[in-house]
Amino acid sequence: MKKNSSVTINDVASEAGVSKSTVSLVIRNSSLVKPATRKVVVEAMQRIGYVYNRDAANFRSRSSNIVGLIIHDLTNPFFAEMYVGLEKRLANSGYIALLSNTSEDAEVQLRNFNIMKEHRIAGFIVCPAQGTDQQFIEALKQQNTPVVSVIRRLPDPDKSFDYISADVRQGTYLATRHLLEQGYRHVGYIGGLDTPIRKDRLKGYKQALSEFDLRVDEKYIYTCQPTRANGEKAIRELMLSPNVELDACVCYNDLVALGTLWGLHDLGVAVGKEFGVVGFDNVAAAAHTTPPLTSVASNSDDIGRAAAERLLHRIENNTEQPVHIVKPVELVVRNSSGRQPD
Amino acid sequence: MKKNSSVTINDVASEAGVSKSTVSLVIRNSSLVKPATRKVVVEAMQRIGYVYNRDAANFRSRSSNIVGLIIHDLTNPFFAEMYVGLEKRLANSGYIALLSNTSEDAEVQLRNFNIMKEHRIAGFIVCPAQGTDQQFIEALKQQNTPVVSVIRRLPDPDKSFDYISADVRQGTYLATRHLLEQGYRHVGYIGGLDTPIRKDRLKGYKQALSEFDLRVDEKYIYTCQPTRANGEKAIRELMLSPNVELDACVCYNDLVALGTLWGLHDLGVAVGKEFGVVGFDNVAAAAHTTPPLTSVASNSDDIGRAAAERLLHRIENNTEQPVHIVKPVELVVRNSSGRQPD
DNA sequence: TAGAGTTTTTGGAACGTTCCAAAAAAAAAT
DNA sequence: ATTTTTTTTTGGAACGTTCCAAAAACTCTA
Repeated sequence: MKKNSSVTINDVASEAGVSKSTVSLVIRNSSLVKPATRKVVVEAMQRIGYVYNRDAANFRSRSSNIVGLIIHDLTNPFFAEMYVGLEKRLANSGYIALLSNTSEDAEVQLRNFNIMKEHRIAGFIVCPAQGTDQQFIEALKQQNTPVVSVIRRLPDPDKSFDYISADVRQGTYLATRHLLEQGYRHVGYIGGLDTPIRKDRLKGYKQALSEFDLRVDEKYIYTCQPTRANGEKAIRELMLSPNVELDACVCYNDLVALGTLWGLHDLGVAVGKEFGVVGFDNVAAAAHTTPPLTSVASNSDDIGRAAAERLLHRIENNTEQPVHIVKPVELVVRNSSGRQPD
Repeated sequence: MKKNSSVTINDVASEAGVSKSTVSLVIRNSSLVKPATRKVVVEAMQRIGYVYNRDAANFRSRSSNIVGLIIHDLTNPFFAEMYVGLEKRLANSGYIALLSNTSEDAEVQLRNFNIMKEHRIAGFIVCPAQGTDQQFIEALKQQNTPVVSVIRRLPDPDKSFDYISADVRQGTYLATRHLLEQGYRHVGYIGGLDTPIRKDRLKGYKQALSEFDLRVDEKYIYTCQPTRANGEKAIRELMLSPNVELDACVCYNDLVALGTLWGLHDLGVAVGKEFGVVGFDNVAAAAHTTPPLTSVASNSDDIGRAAAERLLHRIENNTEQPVHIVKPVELVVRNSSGRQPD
């Protein structure tokens, strides 16, 4: 009986001895149908193995329960976790996710978006690739389904999309202040390209320094793509630079932090004693580095859920002004930011 | 002009002064239409901002370019990377992925599968959750679209699905032999529940031992859910057990290995000198542990691609017998398996 | 230039559902 | 028992595309 499910609503109707309209109502849980009738129909459906053709339904009703997810790097555990939170929330409301990993490639992003569009999607959640251009923004605006951006803001001058982010400024502030409180006095900032989010983070960094009456020294701010390899390279360059005497650093994210841990280990620097390191994201690996990494936790799972919630809300009601939701962060202190008493 | 794209093929037709059938042919790149006509139509499409309604098309032609992906844990970097390879390959052939992360929950798995089914999917790629039961297998068999399983085999007595896996037996063999060649003589095996894959791995482990004329001692084989925390717990128990004198271990996967590294560090054991550790999967983090982790690489990206390829092939031609494709693995040697000369 | 052959275009039915207005059935009121 | 009201069920049109058989437009040959 594994025939290509051409069992339709009509077959159910004749099996149950009602009209197709009634069957349709039953499927959609309408309160119009009499309980007895519903029972008959449901049984008929089971008897003949009916599978709802949601595409036909969506087609006719011009609606959709598919949400398009565009994420720039799913192999980053933070985003994978975020995805999981997102999907769970969507599933709870009967939505399902078409996913595209863009690998930071703006072209792939545009291409996949166009393919997704053809499926009449209910809404998009986007964590845009680097180099996302106006063409993409325009494309998003053109279509009238809601769009929510997460973590990274879409480079839209009009800020016309909802945006869910972590309070990275506060996080960076907490991280920096913590190192200063530990007694470190030459705290650098490592990683990230010159983006709006990073600017925001640096504000937190600078605020903490100024609260301790310390000057910001641009030599101590290192700009690079936030990868493990670059973290290692950065710390090496900084430590070997003659006119820099770093004794701690705040990292753009945990990947960078892992790189610096590694670099420092290699340089024979005792992290958590003579040098403090703080990461950002609190990925699972942070708890298991040597020494364990102090990190700013921006609950990925939670952010995913929030983004999903926002999108679902927009799908219902797309009249509000765009909002920017900032989820709180917290500092998770482990050994990498410790300090040996002088 | 951001009207809810009710621009249809008919609008294009009248704009271009041809029939809707011609437009349809143009969309589908039919060689039937004269180049000149095609040009006119394409221009008309652009002029009025036509978006192909693929759902309507799929609906009418009873086909689909959506592939259902069911994966048990996307937060495991191995699977995230596999997903990326998979998606890339699918996209190349014009397919797009509906993804479901089951978080090892067989109920979620079944539920999401049923939702996916309603979208008349072209085929499924499944990495089944633990505890996948016959009900799910039956459900997969019921529907007549192809199914490919990856990494974990579907618990189907008839083995009626394609299966793409890494050569874990060989990998475990290589890992064990390597440790033995380094001079370690009390090599344990840590992690994994009693599953078919693990049995396979243990075969490789045992083979290597026997090649060195060593007995298999069940005390040295530790069974547990393969997580970091359990890896740590395992090594601790083993090392503190009075009648066990372990000097090396092969781990079920890198997560477990990271746990053991951590545990050993805590116990003051010098990994890579007096104790050898080998992981499995060669996740990105393996290169950056202390010491760097020797690991068996089963190119995740490649496996994803292979699974996608297999599914695409099946979608074209679903008559062949199910196959089991085993992708080769290789040992990536780093410091964790080193040994101090006696 | 008529006829045959070939290429290109076309109109209408069909896919499986929802929507709608209206019919039928049941319940309540007289 | 009839009428009115309320609840439940229904048939046909519609959604935007593809499919198909047939028409139209060309090309070639004699």
